Amino acid sequence: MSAAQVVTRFAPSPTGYLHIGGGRTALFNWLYARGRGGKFLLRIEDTDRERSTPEATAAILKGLTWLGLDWDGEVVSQFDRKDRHAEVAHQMLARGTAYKCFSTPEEIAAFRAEAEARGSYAVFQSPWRDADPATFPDAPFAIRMKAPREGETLIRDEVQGIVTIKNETLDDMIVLRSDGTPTYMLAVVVDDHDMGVTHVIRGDDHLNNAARQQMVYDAMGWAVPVWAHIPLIHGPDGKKLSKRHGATGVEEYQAMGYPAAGMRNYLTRLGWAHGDAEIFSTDEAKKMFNLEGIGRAPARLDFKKLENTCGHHMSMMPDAALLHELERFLTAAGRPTLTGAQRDLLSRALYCVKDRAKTFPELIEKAHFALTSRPIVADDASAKALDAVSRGILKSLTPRLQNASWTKDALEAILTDVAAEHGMGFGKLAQPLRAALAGRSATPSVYDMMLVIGQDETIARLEDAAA
RNA sequence: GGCCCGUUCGUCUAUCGGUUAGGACACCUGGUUUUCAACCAGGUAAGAGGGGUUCGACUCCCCUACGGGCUGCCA
Repeated sequence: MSAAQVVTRFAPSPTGYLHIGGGRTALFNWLYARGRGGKFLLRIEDTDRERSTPEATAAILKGLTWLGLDWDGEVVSQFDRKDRHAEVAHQMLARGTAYKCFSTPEEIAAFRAEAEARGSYAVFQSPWRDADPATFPDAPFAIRMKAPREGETLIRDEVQGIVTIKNETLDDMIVLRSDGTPTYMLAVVVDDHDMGVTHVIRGDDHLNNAARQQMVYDAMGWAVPVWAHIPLIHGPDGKKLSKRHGATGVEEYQAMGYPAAGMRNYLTRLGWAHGDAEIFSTDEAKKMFNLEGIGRAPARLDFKKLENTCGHHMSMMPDAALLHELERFLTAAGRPTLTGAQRDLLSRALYCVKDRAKTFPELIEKAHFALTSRPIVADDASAKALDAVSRGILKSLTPRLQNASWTKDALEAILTDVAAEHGMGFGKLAQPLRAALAGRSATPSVYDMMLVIGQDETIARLEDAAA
């Protein structure tokens, strides 16, 4: 690995499904690395044993996989590295950049309660910071970082610019708990360093943390990575995205039937721009994506635009890939899978339905004529078109179809002819045909439907409807 | 409370001191049409408020308002 190689990572906590915001963070990291021949690593921050679950880890991996974000190497478990974290904490102790703190959680809580009662909000300053080791009690201790108390720490952030934080506002954070386990602030730095992470792209809720983490890098003499703190995603009302906004997990978007490519495109454009580029492939996104294009303000989720973007990708997708993803959608959504016959017919029908759909449920609805089988049950809207007059016309149509050559031109000639004979426009004839062939009022072109299902099936369906 | 970040059409955004402030989604009007989707033409719509700096500010600085984040022996 060359020193110049870009290494990014996504480091979620396994406490639930993959949040849509986390999905976008992962996407940004992935695009940045993949567009530069770099590596994209995955680390599960499972040091909080109370809240971490294997199910959540599995859900996150599943969400990333659906989004098409592949990672390099093995997934790193932060918890598995706890010995290494403790080792670094003790190195800091040896270097004098950290110290043993014997203050108990109760004492600290009391200090905070008292400060709050006074209306002040001073940070906790451990009395053990400069204590004489001879006075150390025989008791459990936490290891605290000896953070500078004066001056300021500068974060050079690719998105936020230069952020200055006064050191006096930061306390001596604990790096190793009194039970010997590492805290997040220590673990994240040690892991990022050991994994060779060069660019930390994450939510801006970590912006303040970056200052404290940078102190750890400095304390260990390690190179500080490039920081890029991106704004969070908000709900349509501008408030922090929460359950009451509806879908917050990427798995929910899969179940709603959005194609992953469209999801990637939409998420890439959410909070990032490159001139007027709107619709682009993932390969194009990899080439274009950069840190300069990331906005500083939180972006709101807009389902209308998501759908529009997905519609473009739906029609751009090759049939084979579309069919494959459709089947995965059916499984994810808990819908019945396709029979062999349905799959054959659907793959023949895709060319005339994929331009008309934005999501998989829409695609399925538009392709209903190919997925259903006789007898065709007309829904309420289309049934209205099957009145006595229409049925008579359909009846008179079938003999002429018996002898037709089954091409679009020939069918068009016959149908326009029949419409003319009855003194009606073709549109008037198309509605009962839709009802007979698909049982729906919104369908692909009647010619396309006839070509897809074939001559025998077409005639059979018309005879059923005319009966 | 303190500290940090943010604020351009309804939404996503372009603009990196000089533009009739551009594009996309959505919406409205007209056209096309075989329903839906799409497509074509056009339209409505924005620099939070107030001070500066400057010949000139959306752009730089300050204040206010609003939104968000951090302020844990959570991550």
